[in-house]
Amino acid sequence: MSQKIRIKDIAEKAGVSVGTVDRIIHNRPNVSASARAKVEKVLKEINYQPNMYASALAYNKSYTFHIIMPKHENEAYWQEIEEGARKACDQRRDFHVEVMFNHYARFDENSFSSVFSQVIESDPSGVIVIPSELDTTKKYTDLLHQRDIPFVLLDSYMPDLEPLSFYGQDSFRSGYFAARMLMLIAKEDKEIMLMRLVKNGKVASKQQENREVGFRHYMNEHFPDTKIVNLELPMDLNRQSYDDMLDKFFNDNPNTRHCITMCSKAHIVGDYLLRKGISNVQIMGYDMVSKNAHCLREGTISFLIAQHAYVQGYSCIDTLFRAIVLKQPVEPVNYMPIELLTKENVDFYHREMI
Amino acid sequence: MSQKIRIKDIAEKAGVSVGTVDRIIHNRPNVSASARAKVEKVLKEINYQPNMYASALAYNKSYTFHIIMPKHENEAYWQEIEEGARKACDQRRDFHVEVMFNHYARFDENSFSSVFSQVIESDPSGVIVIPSELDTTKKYTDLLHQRDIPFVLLDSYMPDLEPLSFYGQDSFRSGYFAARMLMLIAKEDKEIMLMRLVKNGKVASKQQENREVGFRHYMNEHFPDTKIVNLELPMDLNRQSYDDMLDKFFNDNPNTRHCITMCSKAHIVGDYLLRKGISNVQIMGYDMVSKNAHCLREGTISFLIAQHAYVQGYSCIDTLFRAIVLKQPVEPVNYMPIELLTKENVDFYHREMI
DNA sequence: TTTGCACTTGTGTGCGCAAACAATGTTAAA
DNA sequence: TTTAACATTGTTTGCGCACACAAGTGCAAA
Repeated sequence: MSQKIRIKDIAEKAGVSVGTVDRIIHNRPNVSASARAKVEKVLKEINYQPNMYASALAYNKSYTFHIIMPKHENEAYWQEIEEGARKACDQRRDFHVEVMFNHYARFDENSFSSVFSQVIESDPSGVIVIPSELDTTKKYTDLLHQRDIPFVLLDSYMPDLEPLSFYGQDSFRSGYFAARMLMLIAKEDKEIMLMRLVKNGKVASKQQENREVGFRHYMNEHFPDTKIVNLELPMDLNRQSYDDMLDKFFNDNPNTRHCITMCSKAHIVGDYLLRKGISNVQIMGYDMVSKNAHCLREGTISFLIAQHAYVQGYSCIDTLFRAIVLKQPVEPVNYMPIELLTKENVDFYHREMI
Repeated sequence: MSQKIRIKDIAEKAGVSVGTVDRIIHNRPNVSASARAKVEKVLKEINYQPNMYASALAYNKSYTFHIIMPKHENEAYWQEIEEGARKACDQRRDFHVEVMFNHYARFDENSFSSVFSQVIESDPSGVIVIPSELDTTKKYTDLLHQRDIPFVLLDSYMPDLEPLSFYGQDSFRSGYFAARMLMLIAKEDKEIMLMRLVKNGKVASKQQENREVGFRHYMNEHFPDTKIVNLELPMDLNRQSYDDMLDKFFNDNPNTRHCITMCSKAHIVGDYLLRKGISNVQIMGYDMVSKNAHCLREGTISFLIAQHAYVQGYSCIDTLFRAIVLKQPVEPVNYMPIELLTKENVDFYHREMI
């Protein structure tokens, strides 16, 4: 392969000093045309790949990446994103990269704005944004463009913002796929229960809304006669309240055999079914969190779709790193795999992948 | 976090020179008890993490990893393993690691032995082995143990060899999972066709045999009355011969609606079905190769199970690297995810993962 | 007391690179 | 012709580490 070629080797081949080679490689001024020609000839012949570790050592620069994301407590999805990001930073420790987390209140544009302003104020090397509303977000990402600060979008894709890169799942397609899988086991059913976890009557994220659109799209295409019965559960109730609401639902809808939810809380229903010993009803949901895995193994959750939140967090940092520190080109759009988990394969799911 | 602490900092804190600190960190001799105590006290207080890039630079050592694997031509599985391994090496280029591929003839113990001997002869830094028969393989891995050369097992797990690490899919469970998924769409069927690709009457790999065991296990458990009809196709025939054999099969078994194969050549059947315009028969198989993906999208392949060969090749090298170069502890057993691909989610499958 | 030896400790060099610095040569103004 | 200003080039330093080497210490034998 390409044996370790050093700047010194290039300098010797071209008959100039290492300083001149360095100037040309880094597009620095004060190089004569003749010297440039000699060096560029050599560079064309050989495939020079700088030793990035020596380079990082000599640069002796620090990089700070900021993540702007919603406030959360104990929500696996956001936690995993943070863990993945932290892990990526840790692996690049010797390049002096660090990550700072900045949390805004969901559905609060003011909070989003003030957090984003502060981040820009601190002059970050790069930013990762879980966007709020398009307009508000664009106001600040435009500022980032002005200051030549690269940013990566996470979770929701908004091409108008022209991010360096995007990571997330295609929610529509993921909902569509969920419907396909659910109907493999529910094709005889006349009705499906769709469980929504709501706060002030609203579903918690755009992602979940889009999954539902994909889900309904598949259902209209392939099972137009299957009735979709909604069950809305308010967030953060205690178990007894959920039990009462579920008792009422299954009392009112005794023919329901299959349920689905676009959120990560399928285990609310799964756990209810387990405790009540109801074995002819199952629910399908999202996210490989331990409570869901338990119900999956016990049989009250039929399928889960994994989101790979950890990998998303990791990849966002890694992308900023490759683009900013290593100055490598990066992939602009990255949809995560849509992965089906069942009792039979869940033991082999790794959140880290590599 | 842990700010960049250097050996120099430790030396100052302990009131000794960097040489002494270096000796203690690397367990070198000639250190007085008093000096050791002073330095170890400081080391206990702070969390020293050496800069591995500076370290690699100073070591200025080279590492050669060898992969011992079966000869192959155009077989996606093996090619992807090689590509993954090459990629991992490429990413570690500046640590001076390189990988060499060594191919033996399948089912030829002599070939395996001579290739393995040559590899040991060359005094490698680490070895990756796709094993042959247990006894033959053990003879050589024991030699590796004797010489303190770490090795990683790939593809088949043989705990007796006591490898540094193992990567591969749990074939039994993967066949079991395949059966579960297949029977979601074939539960009404009275018979399932099982296609085997054979050479001299034998299936090409242990992996495929084990998948079949898992498959049959599930079938016995859940669908004992479903008949499994074998179809054996010899390897490397031309399309016309396959067509003739398939014509005959479907003529003799007109009720076959679903097929499965444990090999990566489901597309032989899928392509046949496409060309003949047979739309009420589908096959399930292994490996996301382009021909399979085509049939999956066109509808003659119902499901595929991905093997992540690329990731396996990548991970093996990465494990050797982390263990040997970075001297980090590594995970001893690594089963790959068992991932289901359908028309609806195949677009989001990435062979690289990260 | 001196010499030799083993043990212990400190200093210097190089890994490949970036960037400051010093030393040229080149041109134009005085 | 001299000088200053500038453009171009080469040399040196330091990043953090591993390791070769030099220097120092103590101790026992001569």
